[in-house]
Amino acid sequence: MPLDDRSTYVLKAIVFSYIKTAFPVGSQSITRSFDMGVSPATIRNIMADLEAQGFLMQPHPSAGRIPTEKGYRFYVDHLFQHAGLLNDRDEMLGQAEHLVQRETIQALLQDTSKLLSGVSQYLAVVTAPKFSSTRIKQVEFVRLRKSSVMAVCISQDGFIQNKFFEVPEDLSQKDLNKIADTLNGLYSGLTLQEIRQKLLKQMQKMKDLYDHLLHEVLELTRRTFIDGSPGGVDAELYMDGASHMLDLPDFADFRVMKGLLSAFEEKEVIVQLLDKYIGTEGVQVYIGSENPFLGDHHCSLVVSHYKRGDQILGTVGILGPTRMEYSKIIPLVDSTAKKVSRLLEESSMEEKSSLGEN
Amino acid sequence: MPLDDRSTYVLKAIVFSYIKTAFPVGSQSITRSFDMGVSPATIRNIMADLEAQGFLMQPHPSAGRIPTEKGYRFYVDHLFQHAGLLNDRDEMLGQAEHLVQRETIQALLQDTSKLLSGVSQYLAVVTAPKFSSTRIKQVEFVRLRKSSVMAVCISQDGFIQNKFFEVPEDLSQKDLNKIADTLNGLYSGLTLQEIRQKLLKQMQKMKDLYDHLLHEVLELTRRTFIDGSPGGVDAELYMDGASHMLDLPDFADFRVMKGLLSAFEEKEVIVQLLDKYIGTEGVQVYIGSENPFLGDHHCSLVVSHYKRGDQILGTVGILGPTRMEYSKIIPLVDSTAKKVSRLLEESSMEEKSSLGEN
DNA sequence: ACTGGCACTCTGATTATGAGAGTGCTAAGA
DNA sequence: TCTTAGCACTCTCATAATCAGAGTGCCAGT
Repeated sequence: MPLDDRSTYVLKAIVFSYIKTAFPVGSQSITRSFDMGVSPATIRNIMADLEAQGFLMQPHPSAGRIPTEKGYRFYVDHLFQHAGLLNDRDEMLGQAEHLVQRETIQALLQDTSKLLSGVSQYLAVVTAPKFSSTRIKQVEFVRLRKSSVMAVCISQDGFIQNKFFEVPEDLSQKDLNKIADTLNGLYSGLTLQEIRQKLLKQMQKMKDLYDHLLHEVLELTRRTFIDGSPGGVDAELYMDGASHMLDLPDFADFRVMKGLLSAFEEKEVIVQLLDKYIGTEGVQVYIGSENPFLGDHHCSLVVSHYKRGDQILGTVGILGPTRMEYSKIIPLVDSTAKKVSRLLEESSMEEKSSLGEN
Repeated sequence: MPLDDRSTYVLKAIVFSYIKTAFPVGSQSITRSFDMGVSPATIRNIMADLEAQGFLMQPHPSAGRIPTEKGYRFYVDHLFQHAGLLNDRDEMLGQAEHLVQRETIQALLQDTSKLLSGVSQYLAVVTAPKFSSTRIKQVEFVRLRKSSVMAVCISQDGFIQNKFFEVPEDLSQKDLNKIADTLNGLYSGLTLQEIRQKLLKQMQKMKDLYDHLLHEVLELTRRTFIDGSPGGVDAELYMDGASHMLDLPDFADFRVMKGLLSAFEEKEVIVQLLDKYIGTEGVQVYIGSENPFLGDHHCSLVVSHYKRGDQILGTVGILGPTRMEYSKIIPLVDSTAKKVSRLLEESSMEEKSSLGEN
């Protein structure tokens, strides 16, 4: 059964109030704060109903109500209906505009993470583009020592990755430069996918015909782009603001706090968490046990993606307690993701015009 | 007045016991644990003396004693005299041997930090070599866009840094390669200091004589090595194990914990702290308010340095509560620093033999 | 110089108490 | 039928009270 208008309002008022104060909300405090023209007793009846339907719960028999995860979910889903309950979100909306162009995408993402955590006072998480999904702009090889080579791969988004490998035969830096030159001519502008395909075809064709340089090019291409992921970890993660979490009453329990902090040190867990939801458009909100990790740590996650053109590159998000200020955070994450996308777009415009002039 | 033998023993026993249990130590518990052939009353007298001399204090009038910072200092300074009090350190000593050769010094240092924090259960801090003090092995330039260039600098220790800058005139990747080639011929194997000197001399000489390539070489050299520090931050920091600190009763106070965590997020504070004591040989221990930062956060710091030849490259250390297990941590930090130095030494041997064969 | 004994002090845990907040229920009113 | 006022009930949280335990300092005796 869908909720009638008044119940909806009461539920949202309770969630709103609990998010603000972290105290269980009683019937009286609602009539005081949201003058609805009804008495506390009426509110009590409504609250009893809402509890029966699983939107609210009581931490102990004679306390006020607090939202359940289902309650938060409803609140978030109907967030932008009663404008009166979220008049304070504008203050954050403009913050994303402070982001500016940087030399590399890594630097930009680091700024983004710092900004998000500073503004939100929660934990910010930002992932770098999966290297495998970006377009390669250029590769350079650097000879480290005998038969040990480093490849520096630069994507069109200004994403830089190093990869190390051994080569069977010793190559001088001159050789490497020549190889890089040829390689760039062949593969620049393609994605890993495309490179892989092209490479396979070319290797087929060249199998018998022996050309030393081309052989090396193909071999190093394979080493650089196909064998494993460049640099070991494919997805880098930027995280800031963990210390803010200590201020929240939600994590007053030491064990919870401890678990959370340990999890933050294992960045891979977080990367997995974020990767899981890549691919969907716009801002998304995951509340508590809608995801096992979040549930275990009494957390919620608000994420969006930044992209170039229509290709999703990475994730921008905020992780906070279930009792998070969704009404502020959702617009913040949204505007930030868009701003990052716009900056990337602009830098790639600049790129193109520069290529034109060249 | 110097302490007599028995007082010394009692003091060390108290520190030892307090480090183990975190409870104030009473006279009786000493006679029980360290059968010294005297009664608690005697111990009490000795303790009263030690307190008068500032080695001990009572958290409240009728509790046992806990060490003051002066007490810890004495304990650490005389740590290796009564072997009986530190029979348990061997278990950690071997751990540093698990470190192995990695492709870059960065990767090795990251391993080191993880190992230290894992073994010690405190916070590990490791700084990368100051780029300015290492020998340059090779530089490559990569054209990012019109008049925007990235320099990849590789030091002889396998330390890699990127630096970005604008150049007034557009240079193709071919130009850049040629420039890099010449530059490497001129400056490879020198430190920043040496490069700076050589560069100044050369610029003087070439002032009138106009050679385009050489001009570019000198200009890019200046940009790469002289203007500011490469990559912005000169000293990178690796830090692991912050969550372990939550387990310690020493940080049960929320404000202390919070302050500490915030400090950890501002890595620069920590870098400064570590840099301050660079230059001294061997393991060093800084206890509490011997340094303002440590004092503020009830912490101590055990550091040593790793080097190549006789040049100090960076710092390896452990930060923990003043009530830290010095007897285990000091040997651990010592052996780790030595192991890292050895690994670097070996890799530079390999280097040389490879150069010889080339 | 050391020790046993004793009075004294302070903490920390446990228990008791009471105000406050909130509920559910019932019965009366619109 | 929906709403409301009133009331008894329950539970928490803060404060106070009590008490065992641990430790000290000091004194007198060995």
